[in-house]
Amino acid sequence: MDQTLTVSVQDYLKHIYELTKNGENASTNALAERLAVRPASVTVMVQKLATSDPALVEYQKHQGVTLTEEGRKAALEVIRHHRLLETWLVRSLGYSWDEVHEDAERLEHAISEDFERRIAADMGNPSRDPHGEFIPSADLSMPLDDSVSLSTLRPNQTVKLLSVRGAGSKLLRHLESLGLVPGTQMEILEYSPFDHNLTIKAGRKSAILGPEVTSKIFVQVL
Amino acid sequence: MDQTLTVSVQDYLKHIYELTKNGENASTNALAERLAVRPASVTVMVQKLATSDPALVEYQKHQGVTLTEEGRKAALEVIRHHRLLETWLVRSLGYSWDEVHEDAERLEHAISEDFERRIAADMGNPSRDPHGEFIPSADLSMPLDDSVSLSTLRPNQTVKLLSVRGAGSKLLRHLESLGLVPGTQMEILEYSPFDHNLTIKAGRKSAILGPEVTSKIFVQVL
DNA sequence: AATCATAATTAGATAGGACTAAATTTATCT
DNA sequence: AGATAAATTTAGTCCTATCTAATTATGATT
Repeated sequence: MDQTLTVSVQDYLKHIYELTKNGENASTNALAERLAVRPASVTVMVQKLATSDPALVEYQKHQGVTLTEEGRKAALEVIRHHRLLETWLVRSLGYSWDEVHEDAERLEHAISEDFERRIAADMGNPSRDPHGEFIPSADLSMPLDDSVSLSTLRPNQTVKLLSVRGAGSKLLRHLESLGLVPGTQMEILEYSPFDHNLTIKAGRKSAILGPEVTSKIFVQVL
Repeated sequence: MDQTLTVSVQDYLKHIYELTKNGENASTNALAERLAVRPASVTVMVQKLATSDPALVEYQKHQGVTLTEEGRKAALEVIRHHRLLETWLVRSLGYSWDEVHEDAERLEHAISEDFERRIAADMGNPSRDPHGEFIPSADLSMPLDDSVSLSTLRPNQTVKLLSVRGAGSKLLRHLESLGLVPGTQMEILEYSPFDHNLTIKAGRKSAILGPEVTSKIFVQVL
């Protein structure tokens, strides 16, 4: 709740949140890569976050970090800002889903709680962002996510695309051109065990997607 | 044009611009006060700005600073951001003119050129912000300002309010309650040479305004 | 258990931007 | 002109967040 968190700290917390969603600890190296920073810098920062008052992370040497409750709240606040902003850039300023990330990345640290409330209210408190990810609610609770990665599924299933996670602009544009956006229903037609390609059909378009792609698409099995 | 200018540098340039509009040099103390920073810090920063490549200010010890052409461009870019944001917070998010300053102050450093273009286009490239100040154009030219301070005028003149400059939230709300917003026409009825109060009438409301107030109101004589 | 690669940590340096305290200029006033 | 006040600058310190280089753990392998 401390609005005195620096931009760097906010970024660390956000990425620790993402890396620990699955229940694992966030490793120094993984964090360093996401933050585009050297591992040594991560170690130092993480030590600070662990010994600050209140502590924002729990840290055991060589064991990586997890968020404390305080840290989790702060992380969700940043993520809420980010996803509300992405949604709002698309809805109000005509950005496409592949254009929003960088701008949201900088704005998330600059908006006030008032601004947050206003855009959220203006959009009717949306629950998902343009990529289909859940937006933490105003009280910082996060719905549980029961989507599964398309890469884990096999033929003869009908699924609904819920979200696309970790895709760059180019891939996002490509997916959009195939009609693969959140909400789209699709069928899995074929699976190739050699290269893990999946053939899918959405509407009248079909496509063969490699594991680099299917691992980033999250769906609900119908 | 260097998008590598830090937030601090952008703030320095913005305030130097404001302080040197009239042709004078910006003094160390005046800058320190505006930036809420100690004079010693200003001296050091100003030395850096003067010796950077390209130089952003011209600086002579004990003589204050002025902007170089590079510095002026950078300052106008920041001011354009600020004023576009204020305008857009009012028009699109329902802020009132007394609520926009702080949010715009932080956002001005966080928006992309793309974002700038989009909100500007969305609003039809406005030329004035909610306080009536000119918004520098996309090519960073600034219209010349021929408004005069209300405090310099005397009775029996009809004027149009163009802008309110340097007023805090409380004063802005007060002025709005008197109908004294940009565009309003008013008559000067009386002048008190002792306390420099002016009695003015706008529509059916009239008010007696002290020099603290009239000095912040800029008008065009009709 | 000894070895080796990988991951992580420590130590020390750097850069930006602020501060305080002390020294110096400039301006002002008899 | 001399004295003092005000403004400015210098010198040195601190804090945040990064880096490189060197060191130490951990874990996998033989």
